[in-house]
Amino acid sequence: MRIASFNINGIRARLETVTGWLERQAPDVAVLQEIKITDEAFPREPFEDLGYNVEVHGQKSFNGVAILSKSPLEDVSRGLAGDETDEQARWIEALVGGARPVRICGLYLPNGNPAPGPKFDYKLAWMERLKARAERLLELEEAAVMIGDWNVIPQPEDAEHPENWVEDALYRPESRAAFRRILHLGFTDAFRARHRGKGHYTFWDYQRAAHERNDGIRIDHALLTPQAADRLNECWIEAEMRAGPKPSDHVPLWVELED
DNA sequence: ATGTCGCGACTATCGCGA
Repeated sequence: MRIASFNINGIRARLETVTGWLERQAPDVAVLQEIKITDEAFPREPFEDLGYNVEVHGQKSFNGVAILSKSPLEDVSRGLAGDETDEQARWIEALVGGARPVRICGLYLPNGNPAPGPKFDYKLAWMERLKARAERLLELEEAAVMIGDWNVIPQPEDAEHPENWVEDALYRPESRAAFRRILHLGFTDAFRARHRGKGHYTFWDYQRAAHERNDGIRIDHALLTPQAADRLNECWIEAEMRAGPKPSDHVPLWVELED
């Protein structure tokens, strides 16, 4: 099973980029973030025409996540537990069935800037709720993947210029510690299980010619339960997408699990 | 110091979020 995560930065602006990508690459599962549209307005047909089942958790203008799957999706749930007042659409979960099922958790973690401040507090609180959900996922003892835009730079080697990020919510010690607390519950960072060292990025800002200068960061991650990690074949970043037509500021992150 | 996008709003520039 090939699973791809892609922060598309708006489905309206990215529809052709995304459908063209799906036609070329044909992932079994595509997990999308920042769709920036309501469930009702999401253009389901172009994806259904490509053979995908579509599950959306959207909202107007901002955030929004979706799961596309060639196989039927079961047990779909929307929203991250732990705060009934939270109206931001950042979490969707579904089971991809079959002989060896995989639970897919698609997430768009809050950016948290400016830090300190209420947005940073929301980020850290959201990560506490995520940790609680992660603990439950481990108890299920299933193959499960928490994949998406984590908005966390885990280590200095995950930025071309880490010194430029020290005050940023994506790199502050509190964010990195919260990420580690989740990872160290017993998850595997799929990319780091297969690749070492500096120079592997999933995001380049539109501003300041960041891509031309390769001023990137690695903030899109796939965390695997032990049952999923046992099936990990490969994990890679499709960096070429950033130089293609009408790019998102993120590129796809791929995980291949043994069927 | 600034540089870019996407979206939505008192439709055409601006505020917000990233």
